[in-house]
Amino acid sequence: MTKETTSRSRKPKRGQTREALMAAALELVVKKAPFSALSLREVTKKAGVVPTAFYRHFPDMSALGLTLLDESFRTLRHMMRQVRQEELPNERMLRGSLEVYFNYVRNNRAHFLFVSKELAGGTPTMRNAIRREIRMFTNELAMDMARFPFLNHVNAEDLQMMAGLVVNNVTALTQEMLELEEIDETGQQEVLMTAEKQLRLIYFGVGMWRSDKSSS
Amino acid sequence: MTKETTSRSRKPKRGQTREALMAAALELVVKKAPFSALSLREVTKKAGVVPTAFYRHFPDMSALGLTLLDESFRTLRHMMRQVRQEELPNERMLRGSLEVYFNYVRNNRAHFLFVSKELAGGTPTMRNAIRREIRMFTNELAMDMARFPFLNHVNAEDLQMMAGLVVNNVTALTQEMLELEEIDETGQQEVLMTAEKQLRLIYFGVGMWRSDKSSS
DNA sequence: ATTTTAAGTCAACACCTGTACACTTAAATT
DNA sequence: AATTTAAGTGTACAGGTGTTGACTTAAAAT
Repeated sequence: MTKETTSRSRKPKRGQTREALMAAALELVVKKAPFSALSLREVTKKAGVVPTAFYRHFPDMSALGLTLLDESFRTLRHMMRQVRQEELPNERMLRGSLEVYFNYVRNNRAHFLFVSKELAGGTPTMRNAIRREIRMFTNELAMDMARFPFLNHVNAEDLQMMAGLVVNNVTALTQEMLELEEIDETGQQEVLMTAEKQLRLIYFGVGMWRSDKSSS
Repeated sequence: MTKETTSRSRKPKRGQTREALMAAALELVVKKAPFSALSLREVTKKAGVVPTAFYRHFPDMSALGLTLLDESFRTLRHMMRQVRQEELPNERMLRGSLEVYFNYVRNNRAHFLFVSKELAGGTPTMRNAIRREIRMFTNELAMDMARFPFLNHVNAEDLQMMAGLVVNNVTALTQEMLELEEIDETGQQEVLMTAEKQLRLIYFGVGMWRSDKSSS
């Protein structure tokens, strides 16, 4: 209280164990198995620490998992906000956004692999948390689209449907990309080109769309 | 050799163990964890048989997994062939096909859950096997589309791209459907309606598409 | 009727798992 | 300088794991 340091972190003899545990888990996810199949002991072993040390930082493995999930999406959210700041959509911007996104995927391969494998295979808690994050992206994309003049005649429900279409596909293509070897640059280029075409096709379909039956 | 029975199956004192093991594994996938997280012992326990009996039918768990995978896709392939026999596509047929498909998903929930959870989280062998099956569906869909007169001007590569777009989305919606409770019929109806709209939007985009840069 | 064989059981093994408990130690607080 | 406390270690235990080998049994083949 009297000191100026407002009860900051107190360093032990070596204080990077928490980060080491997170890094070890991610490394095992990349080269061994989905997070939900990792054992507490192998994570601590990879982190170079004794099993019981784990409990100094997380109550159990699922807590570690939720922390990794948060870490995975926080930077992604930040990046997507920047991408979406850009001007109105056209085919040039579409390509650019995809390049930025897939580049981000490549630079954060471990985190995306972690999320991808837990999305369907994790605990119910984990699955719901991930699906909530993805739904947030969908909502934000739908809100962005609502600002485009040429989509004025599309009602909110249909905007959500369109955003879902985009997110579903980008998600699938991300997983396809993650299956490729890191060095397979031509394969990654192909996925990128496919993605661009698919989103352009969606873009065409959106242009044709008329929201008939519901409130506009 | 001399007998007319050409070395048929020989019944033990009780011979449904193989099927019991497969059923037990599927049941555990539905209500406990992805197949890759199941232990040999809990599967045999659920099947009402001693652990070592497992080896009379499968060399290891991964062999059981591949058998379940085959079982999952064989009937699905058969059904899809029938659906695709139908006449030219229009919006009426689109709705019908989706209803047939999602009804099939609902009636084979365990198999789809099994596949869905292994698609990203299984062993490399399992993942590749599943992705190969899905790629086959995409190819067949692309071939079907090639027969439609109004797609004459679309080249093979773009047909593949379009089929991939459809399959990606149906896959994602299937997983969304599997996350719903079995009794949540209104939720399932919503997914079906969203699916219909999304595929109709793709249908519009396909109509606008021109394959410019490649060989037509 | 006898033999062969597929399909089941039982006991045992070496290993890995999560976690409780007591102990140490170094940094931060006082 | 003394004390408190967060973060590390070591030991131990009960329980689950895959797989072995030897034994039993009933059905099929001879």
